[in-house]
Parts: sequence; C-alpha cells; structure tokens
Amino acid sequence: METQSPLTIGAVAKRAGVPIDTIRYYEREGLLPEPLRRASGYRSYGESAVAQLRFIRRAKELGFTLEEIRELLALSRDRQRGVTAVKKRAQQRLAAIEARIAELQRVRDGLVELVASCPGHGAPEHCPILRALNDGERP
Amino acid sequence: METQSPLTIGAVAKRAGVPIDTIRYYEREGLLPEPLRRASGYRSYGESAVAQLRFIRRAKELGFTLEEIRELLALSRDRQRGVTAVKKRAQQRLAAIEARIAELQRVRDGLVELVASCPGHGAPEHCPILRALNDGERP
DNA sequence: CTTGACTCTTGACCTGACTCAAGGGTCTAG
DNA sequence: CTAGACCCTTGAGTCAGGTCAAGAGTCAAG
Repeated sequence: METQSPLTIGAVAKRAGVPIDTIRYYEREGLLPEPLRRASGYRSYGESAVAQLRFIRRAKELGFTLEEIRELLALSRDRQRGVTAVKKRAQQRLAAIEARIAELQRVRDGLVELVASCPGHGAPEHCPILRALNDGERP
Repeated sequence: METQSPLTIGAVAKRAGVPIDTIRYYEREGLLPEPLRRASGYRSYGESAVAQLRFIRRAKELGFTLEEIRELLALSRDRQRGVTAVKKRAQQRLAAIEARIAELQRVRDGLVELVASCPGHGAPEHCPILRALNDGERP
C-alpha cells in the first residue's frame, strides 16, 4: 500500500470513466462524500473516490437506481445490519429484474405471433398487426 | 352499424381508459387528429377516436414509443407501402425487445451469483456483493 | 509571464410522457 | 335559475439522471 497522492476531479473522472459533471452531480445528490479542498477551492480526492465511483457504475449496470445505490452505500458502512440488508436489497433487485424479464417475454410472444401472422403485403384492413392493435375497430 | 352520437372528451377518456389530459396531449403531439368542435368550443369525437386511443394504448403496451406509434398510425393510412412497413417496424421492435431481454438476463445471472455467494452476515469487507461492487477496492 | 488546460459556482436545459394549476366558459339536472 | 360537473386554453411542473453554459479563478509548462 503506497501513499495515495491527491487527485483532481478530472483525474478521478478519467480513472473511473465518468464525466466530471456527473461526479459533481453525485456529490450534490449525496452519493459521494464531500471531498477535501485545496486552498484554491479545487476538490482533492483519494483513490477511494475512484473506487466508490466504480461501485456506483457497477450497481447502475445491475439496474439499481441512484436512490437504491445511495442506500447500498449507507448499508455498506453499517457494520451491524449492513450485510444482511445488502443481501436483501440484492434479492429484491433480482426479483424485480425477473419480473421485468417475464413481462418483456409476454410482450415478445405477442409480437412474435403478430409478425408471424402478417403476410407483409395487402390492404391495411387485412394486416393482422394493425387489426390487433385496433382490436376490431376500424379508424 | 348505427349512427355514432358525438362524444365529449370525458366520454372518450372513460371509454378508452385514458386521462383527459393525455388525450389533449396526444392531439398536440399529432397522435390524434384534431376533432370537430361544438359551437361552444368543446371537442366532439366519434367512436373512431376511442379506437385510435386503444390502438395507442396497445402499441404502448408492446413497448412502442409515442414517436414510433405516430409513425405506425401514418403507415396504417398508407395503402401502398403501409403493411410492409408496419411489419418491418414490428420486427424491429421485436429485435429490440429480445436484445433487452438478453441484457436483463445477463444482469440477472450476475445478481443470482452474487446473492448465492453471500452468507448474509459478517463484516461488510467479507460480503461478496459489496466486494464485487467495489471490485477489490475498499472505500 | 503567458498561454492553454483545468476547475469553480450557479443555474438553466434536456428527454419522454405526461400531469396539474389558474382562470375562465358551458352544460344539465332539479 | 342555479349548483355542480364538465370543458376550454396557456403555461408550468414532474420524474431521473444527467448535461451544458457563462463567467471567473487556478495551475503547470515553456
């Protein structure tokens, strides 16, 4: 473990793969702690800020909202109930994703059927896609 | 087929299961034709408006955006290329949905693995969920 | 010292699909 | 005729998650 030299916001942004404005936005939104400041007012970060931003990025990829991520970060600092609660949140997220997948599969099946039943030519009135959307009513 | 008595916007809203404000919004956005007006300025609709709103509702359930629905409605009025183009759009929508499902399944698999590997207790540093999110970095 | 890259704050703007408020006119049952 | 439900327009606000611009100050290389 070496001493970590302080980083500017630009350096953090580059390392974490996140735009500068987004970092300041996360700070405003309470997802990142307020960093130290140089005499000039420049933000001064350590490596942990980069780690935290990567945490946020990964959690976003897993479909967590910023609100949920804020909570995960808080939980990860709670030595008592942290792990239990984090696991529970992950399970909830998993259930939500599985529900979303099931919903999309229903939609997909509906579309597959429609596409299969449409010859792709002829009058609009005979197009099963348009008929299904209109459900027996002609505009 | 009986004569259709004119409907107020409220009656149309009730029949189509859509809020009044949304109907006016769709009109502004070009998804619904401008209706006739009574002398008082009240909008006066026929049954076709209800049908068109149901069309929009179904298409939205299939994941089409309002922009895409606007196009579908235009295509459904085109007797030449209408059906072919509509089928093509439906196929594109299908492909997009399948891509989204695949993406969500990747995410799901990632979460399943994390949840399975977490004992649900112990120190945050040993929680595989937090560790995976942090990816080897401690905040 | 200068130049150009970087950073600061405040506050406005963006997307998509609505949703609501204010201030007014209209319609209909009793 | 009146009360209450309905309708009109315009314009603003909502949500999430940023993104950008203006105007000013700072830092590092040459």
